[in-house]
Amino acid sequence: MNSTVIVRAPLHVQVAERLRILIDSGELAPGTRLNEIELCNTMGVSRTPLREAIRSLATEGLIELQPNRGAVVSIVSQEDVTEILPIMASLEGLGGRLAAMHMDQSKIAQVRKIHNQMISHYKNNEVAEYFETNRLIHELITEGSGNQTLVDTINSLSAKVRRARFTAQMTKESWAKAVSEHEEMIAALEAQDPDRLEAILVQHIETKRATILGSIEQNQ
Amino acid sequence: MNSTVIVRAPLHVQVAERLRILIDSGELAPGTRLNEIELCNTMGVSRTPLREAIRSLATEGLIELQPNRGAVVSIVSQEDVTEILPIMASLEGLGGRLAAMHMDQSKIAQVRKIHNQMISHYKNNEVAEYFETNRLIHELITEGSGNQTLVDTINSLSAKVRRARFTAQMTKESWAKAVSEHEEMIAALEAQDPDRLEAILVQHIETKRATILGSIEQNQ
DNA sequence: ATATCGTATTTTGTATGCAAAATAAAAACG
DNA sequence: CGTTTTTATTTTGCATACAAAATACGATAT
Repeated sequence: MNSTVIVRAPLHVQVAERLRILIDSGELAPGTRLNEIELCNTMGVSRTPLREAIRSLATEGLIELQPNRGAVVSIVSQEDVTEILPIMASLEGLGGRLAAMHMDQSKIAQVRKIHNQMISHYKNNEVAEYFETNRLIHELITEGSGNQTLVDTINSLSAKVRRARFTAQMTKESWAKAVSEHEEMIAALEAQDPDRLEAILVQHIETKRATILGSIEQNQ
Repeated sequence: MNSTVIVRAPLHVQVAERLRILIDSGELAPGTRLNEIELCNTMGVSRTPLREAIRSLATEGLIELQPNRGAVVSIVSQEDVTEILPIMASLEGLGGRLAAMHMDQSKIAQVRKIHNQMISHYKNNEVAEYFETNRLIHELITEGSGNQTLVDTINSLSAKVRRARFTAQMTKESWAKAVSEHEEMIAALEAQDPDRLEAILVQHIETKRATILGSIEQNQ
């Protein structure tokens, strides 16, 4: 009794995860046709679990299905980003509001710690590390809301624009602005001020949207 | 050339739709185990497209997968409703804000017309018709945002609590309150006042949450 | 040479079959 | 008689096979 049950995830879930990584990393670029047999060979699984995984990613929006013509990695257009980021602003704002109400001091201190790391990455011009700590801070705050559905919803939307965010080339100015907004965020969180944290997060993601759109425009 | 291409939806999509309807209508009640062969027989399809459909509904959250033990219609708990409705409040608020900015007068007039129908259903105590016109108004406003991703996101969340909302027994007072809030909504929309419409919608869904939670509590 | 038609090949869609896990039923034991 | 163990049955997971659609290719005609 009370034995730790080891349930290895079903194949279609594992395949979905691998596909997600391939899409995130850009190895499967937007617009790429997914050839089932080809993918089956590289992954060493049969078509059944692969197709189930493809259906999942399609309902998530990462992939688009073309009847009788297979699946294609979704192309994230400028319009998509324009649609998604205001939604994320609202949701991260709500997350921040709830986090400011519910997070305890020790968790807030943890966020502050990572924030300080982020600042030093900024000062040392370490872009990848900056992005990672940045992402982690947003994640911790959202999770601090205590609302798992909110976390899932944000992650699902975030997944669609992740590549675009990653490739977005920050200017010196937009980077500085983002950092100063983060400073305000942490202050509002430490003050446990829901209204202020919500407002800053909404504003912060607006800034992000502008940065990304500017960057996408250049690349096309 | 230019011939109208008739693409009948893939089987797994059709099956997913039928399952969705069965779940919505309550014929497949929360907690019901989905027996694959049984469902295959009633629907007249093989297991492959059925399983693909089940995977889709699972990523939507309408169904839960238990590895090696099949799929179960998700049970919407009180906690789930408590999590989902604040998210919907934020999103419908955003939808209202955008709608107040983008909807033209003719569309606003259309909403007013349906609002008037809803009011008369309220006065005549026609509950089903009231619910339907109510739902339609929210849908029109959200669609008026012009943000399809927002519409999809709200629908996806809405699907999870739909049954709970339907069964929620309104008291005389909560019903009256909902109606008066709707009156304010329409006024804010006609005044094209984004801030006000957003605030009212957020408040309105808070009211709804209270109603539903009160109702769920009684039934358990 | 280009366009159109017909055929071959590839690729997706659906059904079926086999293996492994889980559940139900029956038998053995205390 | 109740509890555990063993066996049988059902049900899910994955792989394969067949059918239908789409694409690629080549031949023929203009």
